[in-house]
Amino acid sequence: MSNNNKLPTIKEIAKRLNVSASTVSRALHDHPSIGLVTTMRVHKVAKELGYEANKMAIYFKERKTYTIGVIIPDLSEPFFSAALTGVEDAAEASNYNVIIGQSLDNFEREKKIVENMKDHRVDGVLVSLTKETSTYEHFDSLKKYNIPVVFFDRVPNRKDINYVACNLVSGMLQAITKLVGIGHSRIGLINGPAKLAATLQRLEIYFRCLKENNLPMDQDIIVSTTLAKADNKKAINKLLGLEEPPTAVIVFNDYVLLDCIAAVKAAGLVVNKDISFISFANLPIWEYMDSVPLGSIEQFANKQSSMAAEFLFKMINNANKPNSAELPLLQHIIDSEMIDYSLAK
Amino acid sequence: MSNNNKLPTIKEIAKRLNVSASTVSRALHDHPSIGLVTTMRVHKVAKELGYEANKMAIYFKERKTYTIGVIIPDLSEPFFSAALTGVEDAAEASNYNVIIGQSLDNFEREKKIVENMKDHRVDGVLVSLTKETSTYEHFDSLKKYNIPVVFFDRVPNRKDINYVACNLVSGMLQAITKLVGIGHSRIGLINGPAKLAATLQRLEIYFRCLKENNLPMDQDIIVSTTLAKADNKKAINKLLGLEEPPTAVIVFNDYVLLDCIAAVKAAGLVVNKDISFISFANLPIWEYMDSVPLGSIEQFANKQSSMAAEFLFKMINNANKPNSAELPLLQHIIDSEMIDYSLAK
DNA sequence: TTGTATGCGTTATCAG
DNA sequence: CTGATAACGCATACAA
Repeated sequence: MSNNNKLPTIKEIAKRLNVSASTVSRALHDHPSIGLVTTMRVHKVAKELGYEANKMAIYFKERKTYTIGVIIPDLSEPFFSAALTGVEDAAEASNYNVIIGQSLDNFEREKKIVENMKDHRVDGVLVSLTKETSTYEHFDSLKKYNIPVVFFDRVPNRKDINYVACNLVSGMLQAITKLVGIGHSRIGLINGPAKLAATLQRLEIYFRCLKENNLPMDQDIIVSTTLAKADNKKAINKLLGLEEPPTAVIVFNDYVLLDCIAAVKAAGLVVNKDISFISFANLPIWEYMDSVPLGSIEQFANKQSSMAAEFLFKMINNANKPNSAELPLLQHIIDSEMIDYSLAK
Repeated sequence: MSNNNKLPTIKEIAKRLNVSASTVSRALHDHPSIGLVTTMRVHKVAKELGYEANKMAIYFKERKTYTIGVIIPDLSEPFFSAALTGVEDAAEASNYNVIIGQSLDNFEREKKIVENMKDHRVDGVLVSLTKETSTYEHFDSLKKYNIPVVFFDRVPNRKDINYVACNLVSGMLQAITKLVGIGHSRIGLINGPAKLAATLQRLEIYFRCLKENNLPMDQDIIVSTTLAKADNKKAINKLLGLEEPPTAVIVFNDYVLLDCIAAVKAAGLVVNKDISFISFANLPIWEYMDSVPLGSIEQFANKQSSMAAEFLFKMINNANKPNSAELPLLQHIIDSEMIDYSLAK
């Protein structure tokens, strides 16, 4: 006698009252066409039986799941857990559920997750891409199932997509201008792996901001890392080992920077005295650290993801309308700012 | 012409081949009763049409969703994001999906999330409780829907539940013994809010370990905090302000400890010289910090949650068997260990 | 070897 | 006002 007591259904109620299932259904929805007495009797029995509509049946009929999927590289990165929270909030407001998939920066996993979400017929998908992702057929294939996709933060390098991303130009410009203002003229760059779209972006902005500040460009002080710990250290040490090292460095992101700081200390140097850093992301732990970067350029995890979620719901709702015109592409770029930690300390 | 092209169904295939839907269904499953030719023709057409079974229909029929829900307080805590990852891994292995709900340590939210997960007919629920949760009717109610529940880490103070938790005794004993070994005899405690089950647990273990090490107990060096930042500082400052402050302190968790360290520095004191700390959880950022605790007692987020997930799947599978005997309660307590950071530096 | 009928729980359409 | 029927997509017991 463990689990055989099935949940009450409309049919149950109908049987008890000797009315038809459709009557019960309508009564439960207080449909005006049903007589007051009948309606009340139905409600009464429903309550007695503890009846609750089986949403799965309704969803099945509606061909909807009221569930969206979120695909992100790695939840252990605060950026993405914040992003997920943003999505969850937006979803909750729209009465949607969120199913989650971590790609772990692995392209094959990403594909598998997409496949799985398609199987579960999610009503839409939010994605922040893998480092490895450079083809997008697996997302394109979702169109066949009328599953809309919105990308955020790590977005494909294509024009025909819906996305929300961050424009890091203003922040970077602000940062470099600040560095120049306090006397720096030799500003290096530790960039990411070439695969990542952000890497190219960083490089372009870097060049642009140097130019706007009339600084010379020197290939020697531009290095890159695969983002692996050892490689991060190698990158910073390469800069430190130069005949004329940079006095400030723009770093690909906060995680790389953590390793840089450790390497600087290991070399017997002092952060913000011998060398200063500005990076991207704004890790929540800086406030507890001794050697904080001079600044960090916000990527607004939460803002990006919740806006992406709103886009997605807009698309989902549009698709549900009977004579829906094709929605124009939803694209937004959030302006970033530099956060000045040096002032905070 | 946006979305009206419906997906191919079994009926479609049947129509094209002038056979019945059931034949198609069986052929697609390579049922032996279907003739080879028919089977092949079905497969061929299925491929042409790009047919894929609508899993939602199957799930509906099976009265299953192949989805489990995870309710955790806050994803921004590395502990819980690690826990979620553990669940996701376990779920993936069993071909399940994970829908997620953050209670934000708010009891009402927790109730709402449970309600929502029930509506979505998840096959099971994993929970780490809110700080505020002291009644469990909302979970008990899931029994009615045959939705099994397994708790982890923050578990109800009840015997009739399925859970996985951490036994912090051995770690704490190890920690205090170590402190005693390096000369500490006045070991304080910064405990959490009385609401949390863990608070009482910590206190008990603390007493027990002091006793085992023949240390006196002094109420003056036992303080507590609501876990709010300001309160954390107040707690440590109270200890520091004592006539005879403790030389070592066991702290409720790593987050509290971060604030303690900041306060110690602010007071012009030096961690591990003037005062030493041991706490609970093992935050991944310690390796980048200058003032690391002497040790931390592992709570094994990943291990707890993935084991809890396995329990859950066991229950789910058991419920699916036709003549399933009631499963005994699944309970496990993981032995914790002290992680020695001082050696790592 | 294949087809028919039925059911999962609900709602919409059409009749009465 | 209410009921019968069909449909969502699939699987299976039962017939043939």
